[in-house]
Amino acid sequence: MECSSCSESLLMIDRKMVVGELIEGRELTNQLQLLIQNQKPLVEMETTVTKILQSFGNVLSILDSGEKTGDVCHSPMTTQTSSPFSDDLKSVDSNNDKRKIPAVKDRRGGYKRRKSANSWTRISPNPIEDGHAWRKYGQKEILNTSHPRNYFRCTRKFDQGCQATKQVQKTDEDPPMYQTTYMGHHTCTDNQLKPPQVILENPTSLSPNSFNFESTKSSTIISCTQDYHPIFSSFPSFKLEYDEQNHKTISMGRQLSSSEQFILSPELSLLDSSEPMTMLASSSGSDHGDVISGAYSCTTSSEKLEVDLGLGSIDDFGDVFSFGEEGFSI
DNA sequence: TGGATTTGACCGGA
DNA sequence: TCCGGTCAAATCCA
Repeated sequence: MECSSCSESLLMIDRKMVVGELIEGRELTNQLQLLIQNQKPLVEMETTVTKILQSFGNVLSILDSGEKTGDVCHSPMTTQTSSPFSDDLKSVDSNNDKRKIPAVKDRRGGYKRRKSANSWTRISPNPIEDGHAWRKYGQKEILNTSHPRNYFRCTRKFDQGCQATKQVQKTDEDPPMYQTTYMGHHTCTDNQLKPPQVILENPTSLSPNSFNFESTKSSTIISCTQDYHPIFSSFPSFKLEYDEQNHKTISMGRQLSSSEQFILSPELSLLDSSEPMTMLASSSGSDHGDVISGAYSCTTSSEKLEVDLGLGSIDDFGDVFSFGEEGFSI
C-alpha cells in the first residue's frame, strides 16, 4: 500500500525537478533536430546528445531516489509468505483416503494478497502465447461470469523468485475472447524472449497508459491518445500503422512532424501478430523500483537519438512515472 | 518419477 | 459477510 504522505512529499519535492529536466530534454531534442536539419557539424550534435542523455539521466536519478524513499513507507506488494503451518499437514498423509479432510484444520494460504497495481490486460480471441513459461496454480468461478478464471504464475517463481503472475478469463462475448491480466514483472533471466521494441524519437511525449495496440497478420497498429499536459500539448494524439509486409510505418490522424514520428521495429510482431489485440497498461503504485535501468536503453548516433522502450516493459515505464487511472502526471 | 494440473480450503480486502 | 486470490495436497501424465 502506498503511503499517501510519502507520495505527496515526493511529488512536491521532485515534481519540479523532473518537470524541469524533461523540459530541458525536450528543448535539447528540438535543438538537435535543428542541428540535423541544418546539417551542422557532428561535434555540435554529439554535444547536444550528451546533454539530452544527461537530462534523462537526471530524471531517472530523481525518480529512482524517489522510489527508494517511498519504499520505506510501502508495504511490500508481493508476497507470498510461506505458510508457517505447512508442517502441520505432513501427518495428513498417514491416512490412505485420497482428498480427505485433514485431521487438523488446514491453515494453508498464509499469504498477503498482492494489490492490483502494476498490471495490464490483453484481450485476444485465443489464449496468448507470450513466450513465458507459466504454471497454473488456481482456478476460480467468478461471479457473473460463465467461465472460470485461471491463475498462472511464472515457473521460475521459486528458483528465481520471479513474481510475475497472470489471470486468464474467458469472456461471455460472441465470439468468446480471452482477457489476460498480467501482474508483476518477470525477473527471471532464462525464461523470456527478448522483448519487442518500439523505437521512438520523442520519448518524453509518451504515456504508455494511453497506448492501444492492434495487431493483424499484415500490420501492427499502435494508437495513442495522449492525455493533455502542458508539457506535451504539442503532441496530443496519433495513430500509427506498421506494415510488416512492406516494412513501412504509416501515420494516421494528425500528421506527425519529423521529430514526432515513431519507428516501429518489426520485432513488434512478437507480441501476437496473428490476432487482433488490445493492450491496456495501468499502474496505481510504484512498488517496483528495481526496473528503471532496464526500462530504457539509449543509443546515439550522429543522425538520430533512439530510445528503445520494450513493450514488455510498458508497465516499467509506468513505474517510473507513476501512471495511474487518472493518466500520466508528473 | 518428477513436473504440471486440479480443486477444496484459507485468508485478505471491500 | 462475500468475493476473489493464493496455497498446497491430491491427482494426472509424459
